[in-house]
Amino acid sequence: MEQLGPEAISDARAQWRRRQIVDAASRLLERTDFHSMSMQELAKEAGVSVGLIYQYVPSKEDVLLLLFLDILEAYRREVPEAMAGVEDLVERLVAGFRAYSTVMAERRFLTVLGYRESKSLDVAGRRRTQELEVETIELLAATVREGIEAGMFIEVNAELIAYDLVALAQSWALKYWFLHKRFTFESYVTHQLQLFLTAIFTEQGAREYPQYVIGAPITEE
Amino acid sequence: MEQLGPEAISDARAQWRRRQIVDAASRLLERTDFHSMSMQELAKEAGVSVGLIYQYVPSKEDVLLLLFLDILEAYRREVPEAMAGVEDLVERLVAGFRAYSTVMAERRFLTVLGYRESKSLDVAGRRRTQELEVETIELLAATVREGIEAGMFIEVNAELIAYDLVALAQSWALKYWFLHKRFTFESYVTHQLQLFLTAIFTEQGAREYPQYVIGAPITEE
DNA sequence: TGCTCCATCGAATGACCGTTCATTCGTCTT
DNA sequence: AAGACGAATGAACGGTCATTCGATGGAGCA
Repeated sequence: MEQLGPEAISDARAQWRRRQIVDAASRLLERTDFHSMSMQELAKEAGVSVGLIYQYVPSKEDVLLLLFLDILEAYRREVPEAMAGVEDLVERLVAGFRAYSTVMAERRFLTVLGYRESKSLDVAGRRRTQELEVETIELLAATVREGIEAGMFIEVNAELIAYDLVALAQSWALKYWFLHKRFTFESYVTHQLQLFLTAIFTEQGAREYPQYVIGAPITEE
Repeated sequence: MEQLGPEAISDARAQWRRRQIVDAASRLLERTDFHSMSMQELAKEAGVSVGLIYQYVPSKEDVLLLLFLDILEAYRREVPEAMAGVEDLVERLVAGFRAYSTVMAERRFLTVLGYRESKSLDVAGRRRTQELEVETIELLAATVREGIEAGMFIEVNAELIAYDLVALAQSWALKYWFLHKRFTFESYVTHQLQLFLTAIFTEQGAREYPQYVIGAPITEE
């Protein structure tokens, strides 16, 4: 067994404790909002004492910050990874949108939280969120531009298309109460893809990717 | 001069007072969030006493509810009005989307507020605001359905189109920081219209409304 | 003028909550 | 076994704030 120094042990404990706290907060914030969540309540949910939380997190606001950093990391990791391997540019756009939507849906509550509580973030934190979001939009936009050059897509504002896709992915979380009664997550994603691709396909594009044109069957897993 | 009964006078006063309160709240909530806004502060902004507020609004939460209902009422009033006179169904859909977008843009901060503070509403309040939103979506969806029957639009999920239009209109407010650097409000609205109509036009539709097909010039007022 | 009514006022109340810190607990060392 | 020390506890503090309610004032009426 590897022997670890005492500071490594205490680092590991700190990390574990912070995860305990953040997980409890994330559970609580599905039910209530940040202001209504008391530290007493949070301590109870995490199964620790109030004092312990302050041992590892300097303030209530920092609990929120930890949560935000958690989500941002997931997008930064998983979306580029999903697009990386795909040669075909249309399929790469599709993969990017699906990955983004999936990461978002897995953290539906946290996505809503981002909108709800962003006022509580400081300027640096908000700037960072926005930069990361633009990064992802540009990733999709670049692929749309490639598609235009390859003659698959018509001359269109690539940034607007990419923006719309990201906005509508997030809206699955924001308007879940409306959408989940009418669509499964899978069918929502596929419908949106068909809608946007139908709008921007050239004749060649539509001919080569008939499965992404409105009217093509939508199969559920 | 018309003579009014005492209950009409007191009704009119109540309405005026509530408007005073709601307007003050709307001003304050551009700067702070709902929880940080104290009733003391609200009273001061409205130029009345704390006690008076409770004379006309049962609780702090109801101030928020009044605000939400105010916006949703504006949609309910102005969108059908804008659509009412228009015979041509494509132009009617365009008018509806433009009206919705305009009402939203005029109350950009309140739209964001709706997302930020919806958790501060109780279940009944949230249900009510959701019903009003669905109403507006259905109005647009009905026109899309007409368009399908008239052979102008392809067989498409009308509710999804209507939903997307509303969601993207609202996203002008939510992601103003991103959009306003790239589009004017007018060009944003027109781009979205062209995008969606291009996606759903039949050949006949595209032939009859070339100004709404992607690539048509977008003129600013 | 004197009386009544009621809109308005705002100090007082009581509850809640973020944060602190004196105390206890558990483990390791000697 | 005894001491030492970091980890964990939770009662208490100080401040804020939604809500209440008795006081105030002025308009209408007799």
